[in-house]
Amino acid sequence: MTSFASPQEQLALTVLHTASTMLNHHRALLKPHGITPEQFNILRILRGQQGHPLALRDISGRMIDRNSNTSRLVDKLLAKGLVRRETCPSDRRRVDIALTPEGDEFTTQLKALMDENMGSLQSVWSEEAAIQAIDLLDAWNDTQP
Amino acid sequence: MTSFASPQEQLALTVLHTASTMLNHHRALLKPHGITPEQFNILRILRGQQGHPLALRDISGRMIDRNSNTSRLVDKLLAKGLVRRETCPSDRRRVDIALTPEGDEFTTQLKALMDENMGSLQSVWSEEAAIQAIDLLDAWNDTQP
DNA sequence: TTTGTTTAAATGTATCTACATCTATTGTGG
DNA sequence: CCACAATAGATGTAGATACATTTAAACAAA
Repeated sequence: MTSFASPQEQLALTVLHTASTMLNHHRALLKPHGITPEQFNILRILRGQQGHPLALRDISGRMIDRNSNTSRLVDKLLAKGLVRRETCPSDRRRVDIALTPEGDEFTTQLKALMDENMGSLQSVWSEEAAIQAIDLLDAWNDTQP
Repeated sequence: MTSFASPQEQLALTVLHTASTMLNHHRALLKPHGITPEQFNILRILRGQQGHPLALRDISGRMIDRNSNTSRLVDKLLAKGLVRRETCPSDRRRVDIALTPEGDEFTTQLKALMDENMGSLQSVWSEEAAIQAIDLLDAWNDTQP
């Protein structure tokens, strides 16, 4: 039934399939809270900044899917009062984004929810195996422009 | 506090990021040929059937992203003359899909193009490492409903 | 300065996806 | 047989994405 693909090719397909399943899972988890994985990704990046604002272009650069339209995603978060947006004083082309206190609280709660549901990861992947797999995938990522 | 994620969590993020990069890469490769990765995925599944038709629901079940709207993707392929679609005689709710000769030829050519550009995989992943990683990812996939 | 180039972000647009609903056919219990 | 649930697929719709274009600011050179 399956064609005679090389293990390397199979791995590529497996990565795509796994990512799709994960993303659907995340989407379902976050949906009751009125947020998408793409939006949560931004919140998580901002939370890593410990309150320091981050220019929109830097957010884009750190996102999982770099094609995401960051401007419009931030619009959504702004409308929910989770982030604030202000022009960067030193370079008025830039726009600094930061979590509001509500956004920080919200992100912390969702992070806990996600962690809880990611807990299953520890039971299927050992720490050593995870590190190996990361190295393997990054080896390919590094070949990409 | 957020920067110290477990290797397992990092692996999840890496998988998502790698898949996104791969998909963008595929999209760019296929674009000059007027086809999307999702559409090519269907062609590849059908080619694996060696000319035997496959019901639409079975195509859906084998797709990378199971949320894809298979009906409408098939519409696109039909409009390009790459597949034919006919009601299944034994169960008229079902619709059988199969490659046309043009579709088969087209898929073979694109497959070669993809393989050529996937060739780099062999240089970054050893066969053994790829097999290990597949097992690892599938271990998680198997935990999903 | 002035002109042209590059960069950051926003926006217009067609297309695509997710989700719910609808139609047609088949299967099942009375 | 009939009523009713289950299944396969198509479709309506809101919202999201990809890609090109536009606006505005900063930079660089004549």
